[in-house]
Amino acid sequence: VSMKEKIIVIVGPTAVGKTALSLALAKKYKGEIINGDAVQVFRGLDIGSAKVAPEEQAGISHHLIDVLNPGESYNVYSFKQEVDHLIKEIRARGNCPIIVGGTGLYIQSVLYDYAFPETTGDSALREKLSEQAPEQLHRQLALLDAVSAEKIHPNNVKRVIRALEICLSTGGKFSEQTSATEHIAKYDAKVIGLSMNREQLYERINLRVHQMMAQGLVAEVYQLYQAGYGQAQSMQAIGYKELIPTFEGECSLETAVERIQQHTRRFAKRQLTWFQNKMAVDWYDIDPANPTLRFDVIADSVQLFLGKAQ
RNA sequence: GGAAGGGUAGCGAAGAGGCUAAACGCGACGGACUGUAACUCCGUUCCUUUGGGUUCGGCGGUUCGAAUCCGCCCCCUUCCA
Repeated sequence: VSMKEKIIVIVGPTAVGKTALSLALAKKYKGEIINGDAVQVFRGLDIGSAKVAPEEQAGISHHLIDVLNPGESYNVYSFKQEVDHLIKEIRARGNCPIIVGGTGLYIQSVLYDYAFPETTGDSALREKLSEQAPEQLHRQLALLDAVSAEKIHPNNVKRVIRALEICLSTGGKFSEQTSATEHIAKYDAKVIGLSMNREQLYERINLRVHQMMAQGLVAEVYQLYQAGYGQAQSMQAIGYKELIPTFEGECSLETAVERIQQHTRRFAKRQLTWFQNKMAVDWYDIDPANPTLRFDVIADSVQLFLGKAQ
């Protein structure tokens, strides 16, 4: 008897076929799709982020795709805010929000209603901190917030700095500002996870990278590079950062392609780790030889899920 | 046929008598994750019933003790013929 809003979420490693499922479900259940992927928010990063092409969207509303220029930056906080807002709007329209994506933290922040510490990034402070040695930073954190220091490895400088930044600029403890809402679900979410035999998933990833190359990935990245976005946050994405050295004559195209494949495989594993260990997911195994085979089964369970509410 | 160098764990590569089941790198596997997260970071990686068992091209030898020294053999690379 929850008053929580119902949403559908599709997660899974890259290249399992989340997009195809999202379109099928959206068609069937008056869905609107919310992108849950940190890279697809950027304009111009199309091929490498495996974005749905406009002609594939089939008249279904897609949100949070192409909302930023490649030079802008993005973060979980904005994502969570925007998604909460979108869910409200979509429900008001009588449609069903479908979040689909592979960025674990982003989706987690929505599902579990993360409360973020007050501080936005203070780049001056960060810069000052990053001059210090990792152990020194960690010692400092231990003094200000022992719990966080315990949790964050000294070598994980990025996280240590963020924790320090929060302690220093709010006067509070990072660990105390985040624990409150961690396990409380904000929505009544049906979280569908797509999985696939690892070996076959990796084969698919390797193949897809080649397909991206055939579709003109190099030209896409080169254009962004030429436009001066080489150092941008968006260009840190897999498929982009590996190609830049080839423009500077530091790496062969062949090597770059292999790196993209390898980084994508590792990324897929990290995604799996997150979804398996941090979220309550209903898993559906996908047969690569017949990817849509289980869509009916999934659709039925979605029907059941949505039906309960009405 | 002659000369020189070399064969070490999935791969690359150290080690030149005991402190070595063997540094380090890569790969692979597992894990963590609250404002860059497609980021960043950690752990494991010969077998094992965790007692131990088998290793450093092969066989034999020297030695209390060998991946390390000696002999023969096999294979690879480069140079001369």
